[in-house]
Amino acid sequence: MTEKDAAAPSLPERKRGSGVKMVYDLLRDEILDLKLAPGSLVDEVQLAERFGMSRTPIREALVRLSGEGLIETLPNRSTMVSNIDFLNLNPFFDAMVLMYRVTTRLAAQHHRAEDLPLIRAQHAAYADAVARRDTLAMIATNAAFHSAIAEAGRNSYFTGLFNRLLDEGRRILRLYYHSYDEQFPQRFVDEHERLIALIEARDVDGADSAAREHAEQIVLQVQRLFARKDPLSLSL
Amino acid sequence: MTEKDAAAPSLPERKRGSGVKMVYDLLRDEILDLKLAPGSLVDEVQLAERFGMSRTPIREALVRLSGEGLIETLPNRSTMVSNIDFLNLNPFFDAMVLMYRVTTRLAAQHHRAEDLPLIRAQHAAYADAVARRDTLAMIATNAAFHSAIAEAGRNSYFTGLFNRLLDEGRRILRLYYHSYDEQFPQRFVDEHERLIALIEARDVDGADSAAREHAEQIVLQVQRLFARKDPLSLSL
DNA sequence: TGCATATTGCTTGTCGACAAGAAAAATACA
DNA sequence: TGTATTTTTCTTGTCGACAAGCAATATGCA
Repeated sequence: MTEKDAAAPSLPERKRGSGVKMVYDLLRDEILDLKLAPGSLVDEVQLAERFGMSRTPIREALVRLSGEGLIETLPNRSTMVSNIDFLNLNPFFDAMVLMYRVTTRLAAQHHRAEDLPLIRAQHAAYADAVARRDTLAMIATNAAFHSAIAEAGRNSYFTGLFNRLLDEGRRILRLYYHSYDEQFPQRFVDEHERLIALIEARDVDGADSAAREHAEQIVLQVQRLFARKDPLSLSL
Repeated sequence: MTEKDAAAPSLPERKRGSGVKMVYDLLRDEILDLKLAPGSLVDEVQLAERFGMSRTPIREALVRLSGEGLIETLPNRSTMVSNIDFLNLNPFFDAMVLMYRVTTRLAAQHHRAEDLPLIRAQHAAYADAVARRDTLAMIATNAAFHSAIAEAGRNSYFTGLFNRLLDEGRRILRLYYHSYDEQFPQRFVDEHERLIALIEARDVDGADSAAREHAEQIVLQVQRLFARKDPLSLSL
């Protein structure tokens, strides 16, 4: 009784069409921050009660999430948060490094004047998170920083894949820092500054190789955690 | 009256959960084959009547398609088949060429014995379509051929993006061959054979550069077509 | 006790109906 | 006649209810 009253008493009315987005955003964040454990079950009725709406908008949000691979649905049975495939991290790393390179390279090539302030803002937010040693904020702002660079590259196909990879990376990093309780090195802040400088100077190849080093550095750190079999490289 | 009776009299009962997939698959094919014109409106009620089911499964299929960018939905208004952005084809071409390269390269690296027969089968289907001068079949089997190669590369992130690009490519090629009524050159069949040989020989760099030439060749052909149209619409 | 079958419970899949929002059409007014 | 306003229409967004499928439990029987 108290539950239902406390659930959504302040927002008895919401705008038409906003329900789906609200559920989608919140669920997405909870999944990426590992507040919802991979493999944990998701119940439509429970969510409907929690958000004070019917199952229909919940369902639509779940279908959306399932389309992005964040949840999996067993037909006629249950729905669960997607597991992280720790045994097959190599394809993830390969894709990550390549997208780091391509998006940064394209940013150096195609960025406009108005893009740099946005990138710098994300960089500042990241540096601030590092200074505050706020792990969750570090993970989120790091992803936002690289996403901003990718936007400046103006290739929606690459930004689409890259954002998906960054999402999955959030889950992995969250696990990484949860178990080891380290901070992102200050070194990454410097590397980010270097990336910005190369982009601004429109040094395409320089931005490419700097991004590559940066990405491989991160991958190496995570790899050190999850032992890996064979290294591989892609020449562009 | 006749409509409703003729719509689905033979299938009064369908399995639970199959409705969404049926609508999704069929709508997707119709969009990719341009049977549904880009920009054309999609009405939920109409579809519900056409398939003899309620709006709910239709809606889910539409949400899925929207997640893949094949349809766009105007809030509270209408739903329409996504337009092809002819003015911004370059990002598409860039992504296409890179994915051609990466997937072929990875296939040369990671393919297993059982992959080659599947690739050869798609190649044969494509060669057959070329021989029969069946344009629609050429477009579809060409995409299936490269998708099979990508599968052998075993990187789901790349295959995911690549398949999306191939889908969009189907729409563009469909338009290309519809307006000019040409056939794929026999040359492509030979190039496909060369790709297979390089993959089988595990010649990673060879496969990479062959895929690059192959992709750039196709891009060039399509670009030559649209280059003539663009100058007129510069002002917009 | 051990196994096959029926029952129950829980979750998802589908339905029909109603309300909201926006465009188009109709009306009123200057 | 032209513009502002209202009404209508059309489509989507949300709801509550019911049915189907599956798993677990309970029951029957040797």
